[in-house]
Amino acid sequence: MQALDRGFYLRGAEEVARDLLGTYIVLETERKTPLAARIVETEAYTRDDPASHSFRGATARNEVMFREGGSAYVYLIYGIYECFNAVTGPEGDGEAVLVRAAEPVDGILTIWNTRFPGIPFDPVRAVRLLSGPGLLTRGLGITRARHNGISLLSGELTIRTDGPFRSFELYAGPRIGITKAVGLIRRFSISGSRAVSRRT
DNA sequence: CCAGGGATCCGG
DNA sequence: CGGATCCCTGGG
Repeated sequence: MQALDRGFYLRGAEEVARDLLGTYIVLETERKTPLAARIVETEAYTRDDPASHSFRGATARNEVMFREGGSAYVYLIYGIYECFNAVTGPEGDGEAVLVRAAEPVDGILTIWNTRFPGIPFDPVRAVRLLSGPGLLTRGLGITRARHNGISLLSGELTIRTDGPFRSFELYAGPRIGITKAVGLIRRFSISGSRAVSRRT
């Protein structure tokens, strides 16, 4: 599989959010087995969007959002959970796509055993191991300390595709968990996927 | 339903 | 500085 290139990310967040569906997050660390998960749910955040971290300009936390598209933006939410975003657009735009849910593809057993040590593997429950932004980062081991600001084009954390084909129906609806700009339709998912996050 | 959890940001 | 808020989750 081919890593998505710079050009893929140098577009608006809404377009990138849709096109990330069906692509694969791949983590390759030297110590662990490779992990891969198919993205099934995303949300777009732009500079002119009151719900976006970038809305009030660059700060120490969101500085990565203003970089050239293709970096990982990882932040802490509610004191516990990390959220993984792909930065989009040219430098200075302050746009990103939140990856809300993915379906495990490679290293499923590793993810399961990390999350539920000692509990026998259950393939039905395993589909939903990464079904939420906090679950996704926890399951894949994506952290702010290690991954915030790194490139998604090559290296330990990449997003890859096996072809430009979209073989699913696209769902578009309002985003989850926000209190501002609630009317905007900026959440996208693969219709019918069992791995999308719960609340809608 | 609701509380935990800690960083962040804004106003004073 | 204080305190409100936050792109969430799991357990009642």
